[in-house]
Amino acid sequence: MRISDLAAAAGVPVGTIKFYLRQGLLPAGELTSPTQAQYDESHLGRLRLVRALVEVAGLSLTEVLAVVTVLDGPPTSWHDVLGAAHSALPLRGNRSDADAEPDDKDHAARARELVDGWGWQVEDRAPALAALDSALAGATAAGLTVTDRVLDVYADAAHRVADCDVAGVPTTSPQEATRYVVVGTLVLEPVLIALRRLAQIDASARRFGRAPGMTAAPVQQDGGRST
Amino acid sequence: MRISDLAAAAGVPVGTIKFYLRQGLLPAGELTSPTQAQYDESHLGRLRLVRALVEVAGLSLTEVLAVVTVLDGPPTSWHDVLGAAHSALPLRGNRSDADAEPDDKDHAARARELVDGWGWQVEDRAPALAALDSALAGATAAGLTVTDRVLDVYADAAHRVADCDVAGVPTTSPQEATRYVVVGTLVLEPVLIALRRLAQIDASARRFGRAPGMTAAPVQQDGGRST
DNA sequence: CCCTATTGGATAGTGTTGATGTCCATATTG
DNA sequence: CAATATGGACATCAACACTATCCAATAGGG
Repeated sequence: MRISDLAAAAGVPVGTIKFYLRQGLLPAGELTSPTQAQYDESHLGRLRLVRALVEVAGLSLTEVLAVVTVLDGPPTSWHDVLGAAHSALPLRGNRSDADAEPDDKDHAARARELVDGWGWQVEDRAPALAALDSALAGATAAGLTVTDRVLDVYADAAHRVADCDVAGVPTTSPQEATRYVVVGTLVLEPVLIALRRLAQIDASARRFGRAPGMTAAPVQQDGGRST
Repeated sequence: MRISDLAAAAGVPVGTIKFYLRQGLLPAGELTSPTQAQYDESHLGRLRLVRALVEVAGLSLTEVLAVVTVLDGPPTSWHDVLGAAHSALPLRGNRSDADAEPDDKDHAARARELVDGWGWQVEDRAPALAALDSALAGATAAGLTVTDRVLDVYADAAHRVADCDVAGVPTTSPQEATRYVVVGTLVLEPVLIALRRLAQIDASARRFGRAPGMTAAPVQQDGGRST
């Protein structure tokens, strides 16, 4: 399989593949001559994975690189498949500096308290804890009041999903398990988000007696600039 | 309140505020003289909302503009608050052209079938339906098999969340309801995602007997380029 | 009342990201 | 043997989200 075949099979321009090779997102093909390389199914799979992470999960190429680095990395022991997997997972809205404002105090502990309240076993260093904190802080800043009751519902739903996720982890090898967790966690996020929106429509229809019509014309999204 | 006060209050540079004003993300202040304008709490709230949508929900400024345009738009009638709200909501991984490959056939109908299978009342034109389709297609492309049983679990969880969302919609006015739905839908997405990750850690700990250690060093995310 | 700092407004420039375009010598292949 | 494709290097591009600079006018403290 030459580069053009690979490009055709994945529906990606050749130039983009060259670019990915340069960035280390795609392993080099096997050189059969100074100007000829062979690619196989593994390259195609990797390419499709990269595209899915970018297009579906919305990762930046830097984040994709981190993900594939872990997937290609040394075999992980069984006991920290999830730790290794989660170390590769980027999280949206995760400000490392977090503004450092003094009134962050009451938020800083909220995630920890909530998680403890649900009896979840989570380490302090888990990046998702910080992400939850900043997401809650952001929600408050946006003018939304998020009650503990609402969060209880969200947590319950999240745990049902997570149980399902964990139950589906393959037991064949740690590498395969890591790959499953990484890919499954990332690409099923948009699925969950889309389902929530659809369920909102249904819930609204049930509550207000009809499906909402898209009466309003979709908003123009042209950026509003003159250039 | 002058522009510098607004900037200080929101923790945003003055230049950025001027930029947002130009982009129409922030309404102009009341001019008290050719070179003086007054801003009030509503401007501060709007500014915080814009920042939260960008930083927490990860929207582009174009998407934020669409959102605030709907929020500022003409009052919506009660019966399609959700339609109006959802028309403003961007959705990740929503390719409008969708590659148009011939083997999309089996995916094209999957979302519809699933939703019908759950008995949800959802219009064909709902953007989230297309988003679900492309998310599922992307998951398949990434090499993940998503069974209907898994989706049933996700759908159940999503519906619990959505019921909670819809139950919390304020009944004071359609505008307020729209704002609640838009903001709540967007800024609680990262919360739900973070909770899923935390719940995965807990579920994994319960299944494998311990919390996963972050034994592996965090992956370098430097882009891997020379320059 | 005067002088400096700030303001609104306009325009131009910057850094990052994610590709594309072009060029070249070599290699394959019909 | 000649048209085409390839790998590799380098330059260029477009979108995005700011950031900087400039300006005349004005606010407002001494």
